[in-house]
Amino acid sequence: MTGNRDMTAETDFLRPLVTVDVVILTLKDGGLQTLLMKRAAEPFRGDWALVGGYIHPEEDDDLEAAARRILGVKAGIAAPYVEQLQGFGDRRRDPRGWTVTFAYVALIASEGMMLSKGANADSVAWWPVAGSGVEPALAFDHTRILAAAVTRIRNKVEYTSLPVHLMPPCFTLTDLQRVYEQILGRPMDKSQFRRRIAEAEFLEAVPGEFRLASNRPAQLYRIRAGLSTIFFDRTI
Amino acid sequence: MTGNRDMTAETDFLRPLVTVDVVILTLKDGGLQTLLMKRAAEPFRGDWALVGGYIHPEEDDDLEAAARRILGVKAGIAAPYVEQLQGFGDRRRDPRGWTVTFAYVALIASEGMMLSKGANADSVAWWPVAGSGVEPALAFDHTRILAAAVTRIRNKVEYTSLPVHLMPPCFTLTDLQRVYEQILGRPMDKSQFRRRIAEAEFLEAVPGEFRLASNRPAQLYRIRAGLSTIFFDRTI
DNA sequence: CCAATAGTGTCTTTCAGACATTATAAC
DNA sequence: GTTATAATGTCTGAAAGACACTATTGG
Repeated sequence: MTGNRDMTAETDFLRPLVTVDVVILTLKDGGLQTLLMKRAAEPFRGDWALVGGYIHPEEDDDLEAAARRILGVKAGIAAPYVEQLQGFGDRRRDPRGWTVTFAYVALIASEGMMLSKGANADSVAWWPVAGSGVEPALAFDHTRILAAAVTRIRNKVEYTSLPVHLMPPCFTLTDLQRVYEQILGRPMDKSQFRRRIAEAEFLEAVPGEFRLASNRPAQLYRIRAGLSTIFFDRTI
Repeated sequence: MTGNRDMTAETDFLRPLVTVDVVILTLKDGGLQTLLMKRAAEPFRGDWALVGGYIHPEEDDDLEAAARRILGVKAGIAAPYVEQLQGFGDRRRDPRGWTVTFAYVALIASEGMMLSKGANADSVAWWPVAGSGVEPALAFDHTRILAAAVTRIRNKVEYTSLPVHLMPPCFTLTDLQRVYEQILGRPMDKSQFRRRIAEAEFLEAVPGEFRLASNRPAQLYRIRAGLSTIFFDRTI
């Protein structure tokens, strides 16, 4: 943004191509899954890629708005939780030359997610995340971006309340513990887990709401209004 | 990066302007200071701004390379530690319209830093950071970027070895503790501090090197070769 | 009654925090 | 010897981890 030269003079032909790519994550079938699209155009036609697009200066107020619009238009998803991951830019990620992208991560609850109906329905699919990637090779440098996203989320789950964004509106404490365990890949102590959640005070019991089964009924909880992600003092 | 439309068709006039801005931080006179440049061109001519510039696709291999080149050319600094902070982009940060920037943070040791000699020497200055900003109003949204950088670094100091990048090549453990204390703004227990540093195993004693004074000599330490920033198990 | 899961209590070990003590230089 | 800071040791209270126990439903 600084510099002595005139802006337009230097940038008319050096301006790199700018995109926004979104790593969409959910918890399905006991593990993390990510939403990918099959590319219809060159380059990398036919390859799987992150959901992405261009900034629309007339419509988008800022980068996050662009990410949310792309999420809605291309994947039919309105994600409550979107966070910027990292910028990527070099001369090799796109065969056409120097490009940059702003990578975002979106977390959505596995229930109530709608894939875009219509034209490109068969070119959109959920892929299970194994390790920090998916089975198919991805277009551009999307393998690297996906890996960075999965690593970031796994790390953050250790010390934040981030998994609540993967939950339906109401859930039991045991449900939440299962989600933590699935992402972290290790069992957790029930008593300790509940102590932490209670201390953090980011959930509230839904009065009179219980999940019934052939055992003691479980209290349902929801996120306290107006709260964003909580950072625990230490680890969960 | 995805999308069905042809790339050039959509982007010829929508391509936003891309810059790289670097928040340069050091520890001077007992506190954080940041390097700012006085703008010579419109917009915001005469205002203080972060050190920044455009990507040079022919020279720069990737975004970080661009940040390092800008650091060298505009501020005469070769910073060993550079990390990407965050991308910023909206239609209001630049009066000329939608622009994006990749913000980086560079940490440098207070000793051995050289300001660029010559033409723009009087337009470059160190400013003390008070709270999470500096005294003058900055160009563009640089006040916000600087605040984000300071917050990020302060937080990371709590649980990483990041302050070693603010140290000269050799230093005593007491020196390092002073740096932590200055950034965090609170005193720390010597015994505990040394336990943490020893556990993390990212420093090594320089054999036979001591700082002499009218007291017991202090062992000098350096960063162990090949190590990047260490994350402590908990807090420092 | 039993089976199954929800939810809480208790004990032990570990470790952070506070503080004390010893070490080694200059003078 | 004194002074000043380096470096290490010790004690205590709080919290993490492991585990046991009680609660409440359906069948």
